Amino acid sequence: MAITPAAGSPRSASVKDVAATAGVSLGTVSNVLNRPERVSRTTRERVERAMADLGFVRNESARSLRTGSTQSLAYVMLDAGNPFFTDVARGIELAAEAAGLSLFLCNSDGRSAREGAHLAHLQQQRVQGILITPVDPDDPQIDQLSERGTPVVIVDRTRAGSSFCSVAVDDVLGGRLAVEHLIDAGHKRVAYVGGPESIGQVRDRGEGARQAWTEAGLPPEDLITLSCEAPTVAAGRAAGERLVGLPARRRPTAAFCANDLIALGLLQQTISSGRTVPGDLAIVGYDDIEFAAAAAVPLTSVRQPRQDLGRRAAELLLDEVGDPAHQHEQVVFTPELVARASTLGRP
Amino acid sequence: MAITPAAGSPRSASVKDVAATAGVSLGTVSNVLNRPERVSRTTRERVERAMADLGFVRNESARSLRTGSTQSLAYVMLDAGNPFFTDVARGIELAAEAAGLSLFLCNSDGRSAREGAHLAHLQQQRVQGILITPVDPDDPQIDQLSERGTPVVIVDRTRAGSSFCSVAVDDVLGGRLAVEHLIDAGHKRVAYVGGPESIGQVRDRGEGARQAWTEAGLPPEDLITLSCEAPTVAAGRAAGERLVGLPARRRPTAAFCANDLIALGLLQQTISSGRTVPGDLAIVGYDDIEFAAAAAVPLTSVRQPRQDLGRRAAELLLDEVGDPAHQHEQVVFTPELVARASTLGRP
DNA sequence: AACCTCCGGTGAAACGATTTAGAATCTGGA
DNA sequence: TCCAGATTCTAAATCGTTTCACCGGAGGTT
Repeated sequence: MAITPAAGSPRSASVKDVAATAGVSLGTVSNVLNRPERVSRTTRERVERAMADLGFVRNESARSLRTGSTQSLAYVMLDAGNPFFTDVARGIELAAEAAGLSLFLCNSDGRSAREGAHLAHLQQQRVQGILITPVDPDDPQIDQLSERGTPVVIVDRTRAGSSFCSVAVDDVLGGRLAVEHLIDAGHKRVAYVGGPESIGQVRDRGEGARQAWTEAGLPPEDLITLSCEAPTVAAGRAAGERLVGLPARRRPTAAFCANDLIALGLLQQTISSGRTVPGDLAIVGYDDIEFAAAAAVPLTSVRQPRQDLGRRAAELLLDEVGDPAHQHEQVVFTPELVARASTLGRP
Repeated sequence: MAITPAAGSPRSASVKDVAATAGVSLGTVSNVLNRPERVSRTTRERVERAMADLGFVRNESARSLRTGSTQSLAYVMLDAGNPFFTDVARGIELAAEAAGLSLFLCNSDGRSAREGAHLAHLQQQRVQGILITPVDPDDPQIDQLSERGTPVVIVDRTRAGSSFCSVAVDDVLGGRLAVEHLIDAGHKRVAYVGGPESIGQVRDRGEGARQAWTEAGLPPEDLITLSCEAPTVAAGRAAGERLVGLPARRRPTAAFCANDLIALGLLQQTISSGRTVPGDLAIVGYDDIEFAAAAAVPLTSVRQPRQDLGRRAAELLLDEVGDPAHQHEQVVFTPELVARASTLGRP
């Protein structure tokens, strides 16, 4: 039965209260909680009974104050609305669960300020470690976290001098794969649709695109860049409208999008404005999220091992937390092009 | 510059250390942190300087132990991979941010055990309040949370006797809208594709479908139920295969899916197996997630005010936390059918 | 009988921040 | 010189849990 304390003071029971009702000392209650094997069965049951009767809930603040550590990890994600990141999160979760830790998801939504607020709060909470897909991987706040004792693993990005573990996919290579595929299909004018430039993934994929383009000996001005405000479906639609607005002789016959959300938006706008894919415009996306294959025209996309990315990142973090001899490691996965109708089909 | 403490003891600085280096008393440091207006500018700057030099990070455990409250909310979501819930989460986040609170996202992934673990942990952390889309809204653990002083708001579900605030959308009505739409289009054999039955939304939408069906005077056995293991794209594909396996005279001409993920999977399987939508099979989804409109055939779907749902839920929670005279409230939004090509187009 | 070893249990001292009462110091006017 | 007001100080208590040195008794060994 639920105990309703005198109205107005619903202060929850403490170990002291439990000790009193069970008729044992405070230390014994703590032993029941933390080293039950050291307590005789009869006493243990008496204490457990008292805890149930009083509705005792261990106070994690007090516990972690005393022990100096918590049982949680956090993943600060760049965009919780992007299925790519939720798949990464799932991989992290599996590893965290296996290690008996709780995982908190925080969404920075691409905003530095929000990311900063989350990080500060997590640091104050003394989480065991933080996984982050940063808005800007060179943000000094990330160094500061690590210097002050919170292990950090960078997800889906790498850093130059790296005093961090990181897990990433080769975005430059991904960009090359996409554009080489379009060049192979005979396209001579291609748009790279991505943005904002502040996002490293966007820059790297664009860089890969340019490399492939110039190495094929094509004139640089025929690879145009369409910058969008955010890597979202809405921004993809907007980019589609700008594309239509271009004079026909400048208009690209194919678009490589920095991610699948943009690609889906662009695809949607293209079709609903009466043009065809890939006839009027071939489209390549990036991430190969589950929805890419189910799109109006199944989307050619650059696949990343999303869940493995998360799992591996969490493993690195757990190793850093647990092993004093931990060595930082930069894992780089290789992306893979998945060709579908949006670049292959008949117009 | 970063302070690297003597190797092996990276214990972070406390208010006491800050006070010592700034040459002020402990109480003054506390005032700088909590009531900066009471401290003269020069002292305040001296203290802030000391904090920066020492790399002081306030210990949230100690703070919340002493004050008895934290600065965080949590949303325990049913499926972080479903864009519907991430949109709801975004609404919650906006409200939390406006109130200066941090929001932690936890994913139960449809599993009771995982949900329970998250709830227990959040309760021990003494979060200010919990928003939850529960696996089972009648789970006694939810009552227990609330009885022991953690306010809970139920999102996207309602409960009978309700001693909780809740925000939901009328799922029975949503089911009716979907099936009435199919009946209007002349369909005489319809499948309801959803699962598992343990999810209330799935049951309610199915119930609405049945109501519309029988009220139209159609024979109950012509509304068949295809139960799937989980409300996911993969399950939708699997359902598509089972549908094909039915004898032609039993095979439905339309399907109403419990959510858009299932619908997209079903759509994808239908098209890739060479049949047409809506010619061979009309499809109605539920949630109207952003990807629904961008699907192979734009998807007719039942729209819910996702973000408003989250925002309103968070507001109710904040009211419950802040206002001692708080009255529980059950908000029910009305869904709306958005008709697109998957039920309208030419075969 | 004296000694040792376990086992189960005790009680006080931390952990770090906040809060409070009451006293001390400083500033600039009257 | 003295006072009012602002600012800071000292010292101590408190939040709830964990930890650790210690203790009493049961049982075995010499």
